[in-house]
Amino acid sequence: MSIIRKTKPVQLILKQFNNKGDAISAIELIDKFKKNMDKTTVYRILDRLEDSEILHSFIDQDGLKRYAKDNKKIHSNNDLKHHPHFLCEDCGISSCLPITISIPTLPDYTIKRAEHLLTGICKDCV
Amino acid sequence: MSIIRKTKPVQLILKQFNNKGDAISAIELIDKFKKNMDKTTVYRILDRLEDSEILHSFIDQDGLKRYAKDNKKIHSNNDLKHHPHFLCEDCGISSCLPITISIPTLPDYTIKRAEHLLTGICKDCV
DNA sequence: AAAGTAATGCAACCAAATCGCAATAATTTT
DNA sequence: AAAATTATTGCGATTTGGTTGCATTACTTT
Repeated sequence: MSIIRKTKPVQLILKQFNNKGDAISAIELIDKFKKNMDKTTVYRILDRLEDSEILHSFIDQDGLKRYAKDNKKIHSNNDLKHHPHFLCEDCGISSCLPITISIPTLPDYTIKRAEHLLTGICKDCV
Repeated sequence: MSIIRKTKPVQLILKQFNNKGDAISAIELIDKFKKNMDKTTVYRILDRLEDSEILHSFIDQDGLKRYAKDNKKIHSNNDLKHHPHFLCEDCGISSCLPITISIPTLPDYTIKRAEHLLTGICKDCV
């Protein structure tokens, strides 16, 4: 993996993920930084941050890739990353849930990765 | 909901889902039936079949919507559809898993829907 | 068989994402 | 601290998955 240079665009994007623990999509960042950088740059920075394991990603219900800060506390066990995400139907906010989901063992399948996407209503929208 | 007419395109697509229990994406069907029907038709038939609850869908790791036959045995409990899907990294096949995944209750969130996507290696690719 | 209506094909369109490449800005070397 | 090196950016063009409007076609119903 290559070194990530601390350019202005990179710092701007990183700051977004430092503020809250929300999962943000590329288009949201493209829109937010339309005056600061090109959309290609946004996509490439997100790619690099994911490669370097600073961010991780998941696909939401709309098929959009969402990125969030890779909070190590969530990945408790080494064998399987049981990593649940939540998406609010109302306000659209999405976040990582600090819980663990257990999957029964399956004889015919070797599970390497699990992605759990929960949709519903968050505390602020009830 | 409207009635679904048994046109040739509809029958062709339905046959695909009768053969195996695999989850198929629109592009796969568009490619397979490029001589038989227009891509718009494929998208619209899939939409209708989902509306009529003959098929159900989920978003895979590539952000592609995949459709599978709506096997009622899988939806055991009424309250939450804990519906796990499996996607093989090797052969790309994807299928519905007949297991139930339990989610801990969360005070701050009302979960209405849960989508579980497991990726790994299937029995045929080990 | 005629009327009514759902479904299809086609062309145009749209949004998300990617690619090639020259220009630019961080690093590293001297 | 300037030069050399190499990562990164911006821009335009392109690709891909998916949608829309509308005239035509083909199921159903009577």
